[in-house]
Amino acid sequence: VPGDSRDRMVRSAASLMASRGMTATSLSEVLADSGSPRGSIYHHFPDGKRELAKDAVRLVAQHVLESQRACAATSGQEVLDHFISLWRRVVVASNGAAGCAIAGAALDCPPDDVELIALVRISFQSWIDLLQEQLTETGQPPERAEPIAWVTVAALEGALILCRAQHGPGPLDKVAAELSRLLT
Amino acid sequence: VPGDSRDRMVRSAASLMASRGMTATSLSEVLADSGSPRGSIYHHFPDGKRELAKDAVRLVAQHVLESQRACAATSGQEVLDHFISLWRRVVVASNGAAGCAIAGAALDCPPDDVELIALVRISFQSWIDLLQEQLTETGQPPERAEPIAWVTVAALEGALILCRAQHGPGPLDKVAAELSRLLT
Amino acid sequence: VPGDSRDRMVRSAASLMASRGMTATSLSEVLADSGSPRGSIYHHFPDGKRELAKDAVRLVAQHVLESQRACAATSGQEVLDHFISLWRRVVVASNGAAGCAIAGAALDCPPDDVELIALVRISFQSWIDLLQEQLTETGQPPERAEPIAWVTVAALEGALILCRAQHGPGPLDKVAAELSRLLT
Amino acid sequence: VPGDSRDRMVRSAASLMASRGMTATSLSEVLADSGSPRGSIYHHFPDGKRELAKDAVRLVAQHVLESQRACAATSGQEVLDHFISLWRRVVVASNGAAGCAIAGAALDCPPDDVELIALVRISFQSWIDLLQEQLTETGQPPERAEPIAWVTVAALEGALILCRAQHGPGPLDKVAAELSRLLT
DNA sequence: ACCTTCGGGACTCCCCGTTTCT
DNA sequence: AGAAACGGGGAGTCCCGAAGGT
Repeated sequence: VPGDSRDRMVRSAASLMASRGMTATSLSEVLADSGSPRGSIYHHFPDGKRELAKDAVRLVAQHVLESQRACAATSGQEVLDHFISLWRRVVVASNGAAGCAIAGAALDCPPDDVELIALVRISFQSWIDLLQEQLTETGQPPERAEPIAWVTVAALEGALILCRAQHGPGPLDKVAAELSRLLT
Repeated sequence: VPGDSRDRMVRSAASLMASRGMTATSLSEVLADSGSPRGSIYHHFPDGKRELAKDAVRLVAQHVLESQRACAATSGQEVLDHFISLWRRVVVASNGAAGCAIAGAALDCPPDDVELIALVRISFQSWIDLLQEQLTETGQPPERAEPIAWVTVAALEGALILCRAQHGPGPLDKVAAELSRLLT
Repeated sequence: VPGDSRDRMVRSAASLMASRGMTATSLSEVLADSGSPRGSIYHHFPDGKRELAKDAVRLVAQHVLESQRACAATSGQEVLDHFISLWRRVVVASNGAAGCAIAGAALDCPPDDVELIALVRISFQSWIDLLQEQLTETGQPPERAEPIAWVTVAALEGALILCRAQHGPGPLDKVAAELSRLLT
Repeated sequence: VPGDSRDRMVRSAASLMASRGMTATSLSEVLADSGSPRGSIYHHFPDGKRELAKDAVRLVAQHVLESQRACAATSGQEVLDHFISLWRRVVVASNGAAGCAIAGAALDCPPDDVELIALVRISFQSWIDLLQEQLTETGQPPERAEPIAWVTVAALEGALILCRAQHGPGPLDKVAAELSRLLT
């Protein structure tokens, strides 16, 4: 299938970046993991690792957005539950090792790579916007929906880091329980 | 002063790790930043980069702990405020570029480095324990203090990541406001 | 026009080889300079870069040969003048940057590429033969024509190198003046 | 012996550049030829290949200069003979394969590397200056010494190229014979 | 005995010349 | 004819032992 090889590389990159961060993810690992030949990277990603990383960020952002958008929640609680459980599965499946590739990109992106950091920003923002919208639609007061969405994303990302240290989803569950208290 | 050069290296490492993550922080940068000669690293840190990174984590953990311990808060609000403002200064001073070196270590620490990840765990735990204690002392119900402490640390770490993307302390402020609502 | 694209590639290759040598001239540059699509290389030059380089050498050798043959010189002086001025134009137009593509091929041709080095040899030889012939026809003693032809080509090629370093045609002019003294 | 390894690398680089040109000389070859480990290059030549190439040029320039300076010539003929025979040995020993490393550098030095091209210029100039001086001292008219020196260096460099194509010193000998005719 | 220059490989990313299949 | 894919090196540099200088 044409174009499949490129997708496999992006998926591998996203997966590895979620576990090791961006810098620690070498192209060799991506190549090995995706079973791609060495020269393909320059072919598919003329700008090299940067381009691959950006595509990985885009992939994750899009994936989460679609997953969350597909949830037919009828209450604020369900909105948050769906968002958290999406990540919980990742954490459980990897014993906490896997986190968020976007955080990985944000953390060790060189300060001068403005494009990447901008992409990280709009990715997070897109999640926040969606959560805010869904919270409003399910009955949260409009002025409450936005801050709740922000703290949800923040607490989630932080919890993923704590889960790495704990080798398990404990912190995520604790956070989820508290977030619920913010709902009206 | 003997030992001074070693300290400078640890401080440089902590600072750089907060901005770039652990893997992206090369020993050369640490050396350049701290003005140390190349060979000194093996002398002061026989175990190499690993040992340096661990010491940097310890330094940050200790520094935050002491700062927070020094706060004579009389309410849960003040406890949280003190903790957040401690980080807010870092964010503001660096336009969001600097975050938490421990998160940097957690994010791209190799999965097999159990010592480092353990150190990260107990560092976070020490903060949580202190916050829980301070929250209890300032009037929070005992069963509420622990989850609030957890979500505080999680939301803080997540907010630091969002602040990197936003080049400013906005996310941290939004998070702080919401955390207050969890207090009784 | 069929064959036009192929010619453009050979011309680009010759031009680039004159400025950078053979190894430093990448196919990508040739492609970019000639505006050819990437895949065309192997269609037009089944043997790849080697074949392209050889054609570039042939092109230059032929071009010089024809130019020099077209000169209706009536004295040895005019023969040499015509030959030198042919190169002088190239040097002046490029501020010394452009030299001789054949020298570029000779210099960094791999020792095992016997075909290329043979081509270089017969190319130089063809110039020497022509000069010798023209010198004889314009009155030089037969036994003098051959060595003068040799030293003329040698001094020219050397002067082109010196011109690169000087960013101008100065060395070429100095050499031209001395060569005249060899004539009877 | 300290510093010996660095010298060996420069010597290897000079030798390889004389045979293949600069671009075609890979650091790996230099490393293999000199028996040095890969990491040494960064240690001895912080600026990488450029610095190594420049040192190689300097080495050759210096070596020729000293050799020529050591000749106690009593006639212009002897001056030229000494200079030519210096190169003739190199050509014969390598069957024409080895030429002049400085020409190799000049030929495929990137147009933007001003330092290297400047070094090439002053290297050639230093030879020319010395030849001019020796020619004057051995009785050539002062106004003749300079142009003869120029054409000598040019013809030598060109002859080295022709020798590569001929796999032998023939062209060099032809050139040497003609150069003698320029002497008074 | 401190420490620091030097030497040693193992990667990193990049990009090149090539081939294959459409 | 041309787009996609393929490996192999290219330079760079990173982190680390070991032998020398003070």
